[in-house]
Amino acid sequence: MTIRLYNTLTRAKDVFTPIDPTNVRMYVCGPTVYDFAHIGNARPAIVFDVLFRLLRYSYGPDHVTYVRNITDIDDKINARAAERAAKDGRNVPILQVLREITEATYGVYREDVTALNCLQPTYMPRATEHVTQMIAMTQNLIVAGYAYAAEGHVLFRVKKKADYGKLARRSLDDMLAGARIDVAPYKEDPMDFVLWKPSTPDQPGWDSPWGYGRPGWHLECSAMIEATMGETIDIHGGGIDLVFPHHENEIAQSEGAHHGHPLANVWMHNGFLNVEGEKMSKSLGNFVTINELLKDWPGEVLRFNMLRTHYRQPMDWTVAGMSESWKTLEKWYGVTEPLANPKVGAAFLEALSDDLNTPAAIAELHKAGDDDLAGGLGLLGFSNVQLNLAAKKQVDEAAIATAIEARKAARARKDFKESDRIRDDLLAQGIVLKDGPAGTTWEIKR
RNA sequence: GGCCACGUGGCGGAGUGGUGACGCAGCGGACUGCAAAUCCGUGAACCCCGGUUCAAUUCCGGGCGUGGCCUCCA
Repeated sequence: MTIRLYNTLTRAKDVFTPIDPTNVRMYVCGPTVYDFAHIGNARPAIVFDVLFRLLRYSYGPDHVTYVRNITDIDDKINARAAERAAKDGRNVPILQVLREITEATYGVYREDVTALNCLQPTYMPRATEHVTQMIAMTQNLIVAGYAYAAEGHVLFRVKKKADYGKLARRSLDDMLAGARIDVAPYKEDPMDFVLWKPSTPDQPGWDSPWGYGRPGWHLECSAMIEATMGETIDIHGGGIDLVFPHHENEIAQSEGAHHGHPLANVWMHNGFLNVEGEKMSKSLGNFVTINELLKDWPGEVLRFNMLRTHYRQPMDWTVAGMSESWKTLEKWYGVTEPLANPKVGAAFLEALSDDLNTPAAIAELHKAGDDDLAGGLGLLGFSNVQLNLAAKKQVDEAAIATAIEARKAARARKDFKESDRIRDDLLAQGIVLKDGPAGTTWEIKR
């Protein structure tokens, strides 16, 4: 099956041809671990997990390397670390405080994505563990003339990179025209960006040839890709907001350090997500964390809801949509359980291979027979586990079974008043009865 | 201000130069003691104005609207 992927670099859907089919390499920008992940963060996690699964299906599970990094060097994290250090009054190194914070936040993130049925990436490198590589790359860039040191900073010399702006399709002139930034005096050019910057003694930092400091944000991805997968990889993914400057700068750094060899052949970007028609923001009070959501909704419902919209399309997250998703999954799980002879249907696979067209793939599942349905759900990362299994554990199953038996007896003697009373009684407890040809089953009311 | 997306039936959401996906809701029917669940059937759309074309929702231009980036951001 030919896989076609939309490439931000070419602005076209291109046929995907891996550099090495026995080792397909993909990197996705992961979370900055300063706070709980929100619903928007779930989108790339889920979308690229589906791509990971498709690639594993196509090239073999052992022939795909998926790297999703952990950004644990960041000014917001630094601020929290400083806050906590001051509050605790403990005399511990600031890097240790930072690690405690990011470890806790990342732990929650891992639980979140596991609940969303995302496979674990092959590697999950942390920025703090690759500072040596970042320093080495910076030195290479200086030697090659792509970077210069000034006042404790190291800056990337944007003018030296003739094709700078090729991903975002912007010229330096365009960017300068719209620039609203204060230009630091030590910059040769206003668009030059930071590779290394100084830290004060109380801030997280590392010793370097340019003094005690820390790397700029973009550098970590370049260094960690090099460390885990080499100079050129097949696919680099992330949110569309990362196109500029983050990914543009990654390209500049990596190509500068690697004699112009491309960083990634295909650049993929997922669209943004709104909540109930509004931009998600803390001030609007509609900031939804994954963790919070998982208290009310099974992770698979969240996952399915996300895949009902094509990944490049802007999407609106709504409670109504979640309910619809739950309903569909419940129906499907009813027919695919037990999962008998799953197989992946041709039409389904074709839709999925067409730039991850999950809405079209899901439409095929609506038309498919049970085996194709089960196989398609499996490939999309649905486990065919009863959705309200967890909820069921919290109710008295024996009592419900007894009530169902009593109702059955009442119905047998045509005492419908009594049988309806039992049904209403259970409903009041949140239990919905379903009479089928094979008898009565029940589920938790939504 | 510069760059870039998007605008499809009541709702969600694919796609296509001509035969109008798919799901939810609605409506009709089957099933049921009655419901629910399930099954069968069914109506309904392509932001506005021009242009190209035998033919445009689909291509081109303009407008309006929404959103993103240009500064931390999935």
